Order: sequence, then C-alpha cells, then structure tokens
Amino acid sequence: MLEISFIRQNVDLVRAAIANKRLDVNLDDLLEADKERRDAMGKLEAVRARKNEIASIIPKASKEERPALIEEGKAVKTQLEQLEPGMAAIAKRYEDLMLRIPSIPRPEVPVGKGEEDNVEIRKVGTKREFAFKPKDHVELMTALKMVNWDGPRQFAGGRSYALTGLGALLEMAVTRLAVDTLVERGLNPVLPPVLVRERAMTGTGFFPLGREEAYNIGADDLFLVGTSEVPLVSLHADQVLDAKDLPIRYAGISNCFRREAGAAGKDTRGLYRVHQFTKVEQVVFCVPDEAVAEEEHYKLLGNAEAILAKLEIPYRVAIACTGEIGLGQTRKHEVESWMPSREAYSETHSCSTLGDFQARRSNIRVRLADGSTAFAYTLNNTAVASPRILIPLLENHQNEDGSIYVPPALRPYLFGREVLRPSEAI
RNA sequence: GGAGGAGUGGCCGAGUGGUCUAAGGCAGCGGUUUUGAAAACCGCCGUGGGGCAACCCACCAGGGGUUCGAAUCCCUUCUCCUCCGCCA
Repeated sequence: MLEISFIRQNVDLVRAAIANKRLDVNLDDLLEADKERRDAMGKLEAVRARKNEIASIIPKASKEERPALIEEGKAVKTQLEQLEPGMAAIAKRYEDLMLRIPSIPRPEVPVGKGEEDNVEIRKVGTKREFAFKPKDHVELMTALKMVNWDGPRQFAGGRSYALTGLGALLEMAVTRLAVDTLVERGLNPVLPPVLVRERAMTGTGFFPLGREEAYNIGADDLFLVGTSEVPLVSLHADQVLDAKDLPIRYAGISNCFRREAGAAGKDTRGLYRVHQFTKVEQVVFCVPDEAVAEEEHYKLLGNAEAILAKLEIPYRVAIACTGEIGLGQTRKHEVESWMPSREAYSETHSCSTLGDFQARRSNIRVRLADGSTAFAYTLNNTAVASPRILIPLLENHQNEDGSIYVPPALRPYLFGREVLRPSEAI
C-alpha cells in the first residue's frame, strides 16, 4: 500500500508503475474516489463537530435551555444517520482501490513485459555435459522409489504426490541443510502457522489480487498460506518495533499450498509445479532506509547462493523486469537452477524487497532514534523449496547407471551416503 | 465444547453516562548542570485524516446498537487468563 498523499503528489510515477507492472487498476478511479471521500468527510465532520459541541454545552446549560438543545441534538443525530451510509460506501470503494495500487519499482528494475525481459546478472557453475542420455527427475525418482505418483493422484487429485523412502529423507535433508546454513548466518528459525486469517493475506499483499491462488477453509474462514512469508511478516502486525532490535531476520520452515489457478495444464509432469510443497523462507524486517534494505537484500540473495553452492547446482541470477514483479515488490531477483530435463534455467528462488508496502498494510512500525515512528521495510527470499529443488539436484548429479552423487554438505543428513543407488533404495 | 474474569497510548496503569480535549508512572526526545556520564531539575511527548492556518474529525481489542451525549450501558466477534470437559 502507498500513502494517499504520495499518490496525489506523484500521479505520473504511480501511473507508470501500474502500466509497467501490467496491472489493470484505474488510477483515475482512485483519485476520484479520494476526492469524493474528502468532500464527504468534510461535510460529515462539520455535522459531527456540531454534535460534539451540543453534547458539551448541555451539562452547563440551564434547565430552561436544555430542551431546545436536546431537540437540536436529535436533529443532528438524524442528519448523521442519513450521511453515514453514504460515507461508508465511499470509504469502502476508496479502500478497495487502494489495496490494488502497486509499489513503485526501484530505478534499477528494467522495464519489461515478461520473463524474456528479465536481465541476467551472472551465471555460477557450469552446466554439465553428459556423456550419456540423462534421465529426468521422474525416471530417476521412480527408479530410486523416492516417490509414489499414482496413489496420491487418485485420492488427492492432480499435482499430488507422496515422497517416500530416500525421497522423504532427501527433502528433509535439503530442508535441514538450508535451515542450518541460515542459522549459522544469524537467522532465527521459525515454524509458523500455515492456516491464517484473511487479514494476514491482505496484510502481506497476497490479497485481494491473489485470492484465487489460495485454498480457503470456508467453515472457519481461514486460508492456507502459499509461503511462510505470510505468517512471518504477520508475526509483527500491529506492533511498534524498536529500531535497536532491527534488522529482525527469520528463517521460516513450512508447508506451502498453492492452487496454481492460472496454470491449468502447465508443467503437469513431475514435481516442478505442485499444490503442496516444503519451503524454507527468509524474511527480514529493517529500518526504512533504502541503503540498509539493499544491503539486506543482497545478504538474502547471498544466503540462497551459498545453499546452491553446497548442493553443487549450477544456477544463474537475474533481475526481474517490471512486468514480472509483484504488486508490492520494488525489486526482485530470481535465482534459476539448471534443470537438464527442461534444458533451461528455471526459477527455484525469488528474492524481493517490498519497501514499506507490507508494513503499511500490516501496520508494522519502527520507533526511530529521534522518538518518531515510521513503517518498517520488509524483504524475503527463498532458501530452498522442495521438491522443486530436487529436480536440479537429482538431474545434475545423476550417473549413467541411475545412481545419484550426493554432495558432501548433504551427506550428514543422509546417514553419510555418498551415492544413492536404485539397488539400495528403501 | 461449558462456566467465570479480563482487553485503555511504545510499556504499566487510573478512569462505571456529561470540562476524558484519557490522570499518573516508565521509556523516548530536547535542554540546564557536568571534564564526560549518571542523577536531579525544566520542557516536549499516542496514531491517522482534513485544512494555508486557527482549528476540526476519528480511534480506549474488532463490528453493531441504546442515548442529545459512550472508554463507561447493551448485543456480537476476536484474543488472553482461571476452572471443567474432550483429545494428541
């Protein structure tokens, strides 16, 4: 969410952000609603002022004066009752529009429409040249008995799966490797709730635009989160943080649930795009200072890269163009891991700065050194998301016989195994 | 799930229908004093909105109601505490 006075004073900037982020909200509607709201508020407040005035005069008035004042008070009350529903409707329209106004992308973000306009920053590691025909993760995992495909798709629906045996251990291994790496780097691990109220979804910017993407537990008015960013940011909703305690850095570990509503029929093979997955997510709260936020942003990116290095996965880093960054994001880097079966670098991590966009919606403030308050800045980045990360891990580390090389960093979490072999599958 | 109690500014806390325009304390900010710091003293000090300004409006967990007037009374939702029940 942006500040309305900022929007009024920077109409062109906001208009450009809407166009560049390819959103369809109409800024003129908002400006009109704002004008209407202020006009209506002026009228309403004048009546309320009179109401308050009468209420304060009555106790001091003589017995003779009172009846007339009470009569006027009643009239004023009737007037208020007539004005208030209109005011509520105007305010509702204004608020609905405000929730759809994006944050302003930072200057370094390239203007563009889609993925093809993202700008590659660097490639790390070298794509492996196979001396044999590499298998994809579906074949590899099936041979290693790492996954049960058919059962879940029958009883739980499309895009469902069950990780079994070494598959289950491997997901826990990459998860634990990521958590341990982050804890060593000063992040505080959190196992948060994944079932949340609407306020948390709106407060973090996923609603109203992403409503179709979330599972709704209708009977209890709760939603399953698509990322632990939602509960982690909400952890400090309605709080005033002390600047001395910042930055706060969390490592959230959770299951994530996504309906993939706009992706019907897309990436249906294997474990690339699924409805439920496990993710370790980094979330940071810092003071509202662009330089500090930038430093934190690159630290988060560095943490993700350190994990990929331990997993020995080749990847590239790109800065996402305006058309590819979300409503609240002011800057986003994607980390894309090399996936041999897709013959492409595909997204496994997403590192974002949101400025005070989420903090305004969630009412997260900071008390600064001079005693004043301001909205905090928030940032987040994936550390590891599984099973998607298993795709580059298994495909890049496969041997001709279908066995899998285990990078040393992962071995302590896999009973010391250096190789996973189909013949030893559990 | 049942019964009872509670929710007031960054924090603690007073306030049971009318100068509440929310006491007081702590914390914070500015100053005096000091070699420096602490202490003491003086001043400032909730958030948001409207207005050039004087000033006005809203907010006492959320929503609704009663009243000329609500932090205060009523209904409802949420959260916390105590006890009981059920359950991992």
